[in-house]
Amino acid sequence: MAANWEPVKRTRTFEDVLARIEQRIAEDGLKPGDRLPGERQLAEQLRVGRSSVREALRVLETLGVVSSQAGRGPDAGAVLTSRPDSPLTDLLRLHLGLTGLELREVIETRLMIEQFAAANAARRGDAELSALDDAVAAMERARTAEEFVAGDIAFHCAIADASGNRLIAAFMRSLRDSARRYAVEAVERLADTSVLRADHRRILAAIRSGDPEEAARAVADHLRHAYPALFA
Amino acid sequence: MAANWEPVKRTRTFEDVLARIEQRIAEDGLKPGDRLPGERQLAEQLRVGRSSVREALRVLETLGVVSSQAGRGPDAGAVLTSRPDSPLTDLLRLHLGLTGLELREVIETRLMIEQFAAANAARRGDAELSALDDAVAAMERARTAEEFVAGDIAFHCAIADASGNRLIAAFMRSLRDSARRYAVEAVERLADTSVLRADHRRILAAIRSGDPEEAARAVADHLRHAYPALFA
DNA sequence: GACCACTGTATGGTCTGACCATATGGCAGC
DNA sequence: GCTGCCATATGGTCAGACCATACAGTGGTC
Repeated sequence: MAANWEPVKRTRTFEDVLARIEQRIAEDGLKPGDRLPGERQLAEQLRVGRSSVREALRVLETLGVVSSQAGRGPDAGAVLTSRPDSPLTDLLRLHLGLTGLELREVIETRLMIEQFAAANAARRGDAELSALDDAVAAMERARTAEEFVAGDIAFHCAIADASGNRLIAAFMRSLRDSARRYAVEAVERLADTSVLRADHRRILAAIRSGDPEEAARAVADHLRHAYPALFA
Repeated sequence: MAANWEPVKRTRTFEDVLARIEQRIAEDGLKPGDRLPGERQLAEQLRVGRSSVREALRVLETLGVVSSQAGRGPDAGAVLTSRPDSPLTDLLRLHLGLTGLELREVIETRLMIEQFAAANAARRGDAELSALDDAVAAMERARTAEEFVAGDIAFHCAIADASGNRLIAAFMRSLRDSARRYAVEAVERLADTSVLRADHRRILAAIRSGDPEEAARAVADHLRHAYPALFA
């Protein structure tokens, strides 16, 4: 009876194209900014229709690998993207919007990541901290909750960068970007932001003095101050 | 001169289609398993070409929102997907493959997540731990590195589930799935896996007895044993 | 020689219509 | 009632056409 013969590999051609393009990127060692061949040329080389190429490129664009631009010249065509973390942001936004994630889960995640990042930044010592100073200054200048949150995100992302772990930094950036709205609401709920600003200075001081435990504690207190309702 | 007339909203029609479909999903309260109209019907309703609809669906598929199936009957067409975390896996795989992420960064991230998850699982107490027992049993039965890693992933993902944070659990699952290859290599490098198995029992015991600190320590030791080269 | 306007062209974006592959639903024949 | 075939709906693919855009080259003007 030949019980389970074979899953009968149902592979759509645009998936093949996708694989070939990925392979080509890897083999040729293409870097961000480099261009892929045009859609028509790719279609001809791979012996497929242009629509299949386009669908593959659309997937790569969704994944943040390439970015398409019409017209002529060096910036036209499918160009390798430098920042592959905006798709992560889209994905998290979808998670937040469609799967009924609770605020508690998001903040818990932030707490986890930021404690790790701050502690590691403090431990490394050799990190570049000028971005942190800039962000603190931006928050001092902020006149709206939006502006304050923008500075806040820059501050915490700079810490993540300083942690020396790019994966965690990427996740951090995407998480903050996709949950920006909640942060703005939280800031608007607070009477004033002086506590938060003091927290930032404390975190920065702990990182500067190379004290991981104090940095982690300061981050935890900071989130407690920003979301008091969650820590009843 | 009409200085800055208008940014001339450069919006590609498939992006409009995308927005309309998302809107429709939200408005109609469509749930996983529900079907979208067919491509031709959507194209007619939105007054666009079928290719634009297809590109929008491709994006939604990449984002894990829908899944397309040919043929006739209730399962055909674009069906809302239930588990939107395989795209996260794709994304992380790309990050791992294309951005030159170091193993150190991946393992550091695992350490961060798993310590958090294990500690929280221990703290909650009310968690469902039978999945952990199953995974431990599967690892005892494992005869190849592949099988062992499969059980290992199940074990650690079950801990993440038991932590009560779905965002962290989703991230954990995607991270492990996308980095499965590295785990298999690591297990193959080890002479035997008895140390790892003992670690698992220790972690499980710590969670059962509700000891967060011990659980976190056990996880840290476990990763040290699995990747000794990274903790020189 | 320097500058500027026009035009040619390469490129992505879209539409149309056709055809293929597949899986279901239903009908005809047994 | 069962079996087997066929109509049909659906996604998958292709080819060709046309549009919008933006650069590159050309030639004219000063």
